[in-house]
Amino acid sequence: MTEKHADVKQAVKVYKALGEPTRLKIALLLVEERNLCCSDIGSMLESVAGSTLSHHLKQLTDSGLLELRKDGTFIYYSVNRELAQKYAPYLLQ
Amino acid sequence: MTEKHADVKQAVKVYKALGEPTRLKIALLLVEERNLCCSDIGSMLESVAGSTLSHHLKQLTDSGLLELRKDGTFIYYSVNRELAQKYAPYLLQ
DNA sequence: TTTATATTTCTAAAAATATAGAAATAAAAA
DNA sequence: TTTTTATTTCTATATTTTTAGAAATATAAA
Repeated sequence: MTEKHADVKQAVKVYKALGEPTRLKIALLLVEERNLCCSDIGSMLESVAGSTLSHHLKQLTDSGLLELRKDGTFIYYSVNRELAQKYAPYLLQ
Repeated sequence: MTEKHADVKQAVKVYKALGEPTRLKIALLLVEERNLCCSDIGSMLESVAGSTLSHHLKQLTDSGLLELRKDGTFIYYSVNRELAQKYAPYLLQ
């Protein structure tokens, strides 16, 4: 563990966020299609309650991996590509 | 999610394995110093029971991220660099 | 202003994970 | 052969995470 890894805490957050099937799928969806809103994402997954989806999106956002843009009642999510490139460029392939 | 990501299940396993502080530290240690055995790793972390360490190493190994080589009673671990490169090249930096 | 839509927060339950002591296994050293 | 060392497996507990219904919030549309 070197000074190159001063950001181990963020790395743990990012990997924890990606280490769950629904959240990894969400991240992959958002790499393919930028600016999906919560309900768009919900309709692209099978049977996830809105409140559950909200928690997953929060965890991904808190890790820094997702960014959001509010527009009215809608919240559009997209992947922070710089962060993805740093920790999990696999997402971007 | 495209055919480029046919290996989503393995990705989840790898990211889940890395999404916990002790295991991420172990992975980083093993990138720096190849071929450490279980007890070497234990002495480089603060207060982890042998049985706990064993579980962490198993999870990392089951994900494919670590490889092992047995030598007598010792088991030497090292990072599968090809897999690390694919999913989390951050480890190798 | 009422209604509809999008999302979050609250609450609680179920499931999964992390942790470690004790016992078991297995190989080496005495 | 006995003892020591390295590691795993068993078992149990504590903690965290996942899940979702219900209520709350916030904005837009009627």
